[in-house]
Amino acid sequence: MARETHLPVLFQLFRQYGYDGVSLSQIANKTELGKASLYHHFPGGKAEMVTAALAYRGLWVEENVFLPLRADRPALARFQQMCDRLSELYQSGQSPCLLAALTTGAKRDVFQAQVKEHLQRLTGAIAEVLLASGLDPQAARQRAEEAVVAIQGSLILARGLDDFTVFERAIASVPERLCAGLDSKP
Amino acid sequence: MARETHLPVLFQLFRQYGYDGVSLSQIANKTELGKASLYHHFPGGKAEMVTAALAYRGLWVEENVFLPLRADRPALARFQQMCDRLSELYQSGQSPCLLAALTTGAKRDVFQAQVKEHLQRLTGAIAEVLLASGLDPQAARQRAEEAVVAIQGSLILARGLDDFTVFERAIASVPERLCAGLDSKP
DNA sequence: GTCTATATTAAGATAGAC
DNA sequence: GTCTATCTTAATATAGAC
Repeated sequence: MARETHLPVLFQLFRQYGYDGVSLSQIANKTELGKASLYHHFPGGKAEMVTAALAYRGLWVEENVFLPLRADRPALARFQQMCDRLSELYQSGQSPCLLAALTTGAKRDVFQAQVKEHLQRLTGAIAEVLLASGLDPQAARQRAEEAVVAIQGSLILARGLDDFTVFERAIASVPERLCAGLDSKP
Repeated sequence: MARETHLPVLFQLFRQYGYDGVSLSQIANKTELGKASLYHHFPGGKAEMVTAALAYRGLWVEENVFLPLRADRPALARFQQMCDRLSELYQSGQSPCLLAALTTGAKRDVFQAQVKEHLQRLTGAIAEVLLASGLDPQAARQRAEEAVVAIQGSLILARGLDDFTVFERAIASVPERLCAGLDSKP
């Protein structure tokens, strides 16, 4: 099996349990590979598997979130699509964010830079739409930040309360909050 | 040394690294105790240490957050005090939330109920103030939820972006958001 | 590309002396 | 209440055959 076949498995495992919460035996089970085979595909061990999972996520987000965000449509519609895709990514709040999972744990520093870049790309992509819609740079950045805060926070709370409607409510309010007071046709 | 002496250490360790990210050797180092001594104080091992850390946090929040929240003052002032204390708890965004840290990891299920209760107490305490200020139960609950979402989300984002001003901005906006459109003297 | 077998280290946990 | 010493298991990782 090719290396890419196993990326979804790695992604799911690490987002759910974090770096320290996943063992190689667990990965071997889920991928149906021996440990040695895992090291063939990922010579750098667990750390390289996480990096691969991050890259896999990055690609998915690029295609499914950033691309629609640059489409030639009203800002509100673009944000609605973004939220649809993010709901898919997070499975309506039932699956945690890999980025958030990697902000904790013993090896946090190893992934800090990668996590930061992913988060910056998301806030940046949102802010760009707002900028093109006439918002000044600071307000655009601030609003984008608030949207990401709402998404991340609702994921945490949904999980902690074991009530996924928290995420659904939060994500549903994001598009209109982002567009509040905007000229409707950018 | 008495058991309580070491609770702050446990609290700090687990909030920062999560359950799986902390080893007994690490705890032994930070507490300056041998492993065997740790088991004297916490016969249930690491899981019991986490429960003790949760209880320690619960007591702190009860005294420093919930008590002021029930004071005989305007709602806005009470929320401002709440946010001051939460800023203290999270060290202006530099220290993660123990509850959030425990929503991930291999042993998540073990602490699920405790985390849920802590989160419910917080949203409940906030909602009660809003209720007494004339908001209907559903709106009160919804606003309280949004406040906790903002706090948790900004903690994640601050850590991921390595920019603690994200938390400071978010927490600063919480009191007024909670009180928006309220009769000012409840 | 995958396997069995194994090396090595560290983990969580306990026994029993002081 | 704390220690040293030790047990047991599981972790990451590698060697080398197929």
